[in-house]
Amino acid sequence: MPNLVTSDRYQVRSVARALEMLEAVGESGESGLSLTEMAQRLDMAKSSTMAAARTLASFGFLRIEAPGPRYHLGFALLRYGDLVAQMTSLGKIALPLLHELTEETGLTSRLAINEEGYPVFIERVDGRGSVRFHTPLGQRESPHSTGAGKAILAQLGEEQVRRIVNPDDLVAHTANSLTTIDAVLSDLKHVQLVGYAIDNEEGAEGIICVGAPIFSYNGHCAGAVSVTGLKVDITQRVIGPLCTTVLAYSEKISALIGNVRLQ
Amino acid sequence: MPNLVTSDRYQVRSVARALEMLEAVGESGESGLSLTEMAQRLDMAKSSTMAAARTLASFGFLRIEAPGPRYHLGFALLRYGDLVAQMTSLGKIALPLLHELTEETGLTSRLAINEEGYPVFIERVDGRGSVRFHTPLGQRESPHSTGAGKAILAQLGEEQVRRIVNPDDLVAHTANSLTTIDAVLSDLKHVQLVGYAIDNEEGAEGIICVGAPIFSYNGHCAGAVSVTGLKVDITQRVIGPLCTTVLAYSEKISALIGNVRLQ
DNA sequence: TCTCGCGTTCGGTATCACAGAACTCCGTTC
DNA sequence: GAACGGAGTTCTGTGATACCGAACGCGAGA
Repeated sequence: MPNLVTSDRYQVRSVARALEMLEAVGESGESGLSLTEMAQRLDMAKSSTMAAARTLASFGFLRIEAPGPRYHLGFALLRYGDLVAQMTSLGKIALPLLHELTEETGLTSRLAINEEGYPVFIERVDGRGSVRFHTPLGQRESPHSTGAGKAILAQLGEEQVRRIVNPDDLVAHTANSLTTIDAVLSDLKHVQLVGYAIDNEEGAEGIICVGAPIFSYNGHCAGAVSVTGLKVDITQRVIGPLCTTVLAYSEKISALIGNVRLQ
Repeated sequence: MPNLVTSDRYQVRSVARALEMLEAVGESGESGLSLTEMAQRLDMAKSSTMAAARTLASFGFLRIEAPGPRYHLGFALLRYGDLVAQMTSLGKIALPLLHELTEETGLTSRLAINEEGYPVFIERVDGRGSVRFHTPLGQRESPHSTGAGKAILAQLGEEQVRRIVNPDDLVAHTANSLTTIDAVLSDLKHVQLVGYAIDNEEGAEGIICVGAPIFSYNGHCAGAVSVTGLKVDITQRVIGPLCTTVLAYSEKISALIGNVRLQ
């Protein structure tokens, strides 16, 4: 677990264990976990595990499903997730435009915020295609192999990019993956020139993604909007207009959140 | 905080405090809370508060926003909420139909699951109207003053209804509110007859809601679907067809999740 | 019927969560 | 510019308590 801001010292052990428990249950997926399974994964005594689980359950963070009780993620998480989405004003403002963008392109569109240079997707509108992209919300995604990530990175200086892009992550997922920091930097130069970023099967085979940055009232890059689709659907003939469309929407969203630099 | 399933004994105090902290931060809304504000609300020492907050933050459940650090709900909650939504197969299956329903009616449509007789909304598609209904997801709503709640209640026996509907909650929010258990029961009889439930300004002035139950493969009531709109938009002329539409969609969803009782 | 594995309860103990005091670092005021 | 107040942070002692292990009850298979 990466510590985003804070140090390890002066933390509450039992709280951390409870949160690890949520992680474990989340990873278990649909099937959920039994008490003993949880205790084994967390390397705790069953009795301690139950105390923590009951606490989480009484707040709705876990849901206990009889019989032979199995633990699932609780609906309180749904409520809090909804709260976060509502509170993030960028998401609130941009969502109608995401729907429009998907309507217009037929592709899955997503909105990412800029969290210290990393893209964190906070809204998603699924496209018409039968393929559903597994794109979890709320977690940091790869900065250099997603359209949104590259759109955000392109707004930063070279030394910041070097700090954010972890050399260990520059591995070849596909034939097109960027595997050196120099390749990333030169790609970002291109993004700066045209205003949008293309992930041409760099993150996953057969998947293309176009992203463009969103600027807030103070000129800072607040995030990015992107569309994702299959290579077979996004032919060379449509990629040009698609980029123009995404860029237009990113500018619309920027304008909505008060950016006046445009025009 | 109601204890859903578990008893108070054998819980972990520090975990409960941490979760209360999340509640407090959630209630604080956009502005977030400072460390001292949290400490005051939770009646804890600042140092203890900070330890808990740091633990939550290191797992992404809180987000620390400099300067003069203010604490907000973290994006991990978004991720978990998304996970819950994905895992709840009813929501996954019904969402496209909710979109259709909103498309067809122009109203906000919602999907509730049946949690021990209470409606818990897990999906929402906002209508075209300029009014946005504040309808949080993931928490138990009133069973007797919402369309979805009444649709679910109507599938239960009288003694179960008496157990679920708290007499203390039978207060008059509006002139149309049902204020006695007998009024509720007789209303439910009507719901059983026609198959759908109407909340005619019972929960809030000027707001009408039509709900219909969803049945799973085993014939149990899995939840309900409902549409919500302003009284001025839902005239007497359209309410009839609207009810038919909602009922039709509830049957479609029932069919999709494997209910074979229909036709 | 016996047994195994599960969830649950309970009591003792070492841990660690907590409070409080001390400290630093602002911004404000006199 | 010094003094002040209020903020966040660090540190330490200690008593509450989170944890473990053992025992219990129960249902499902064998």
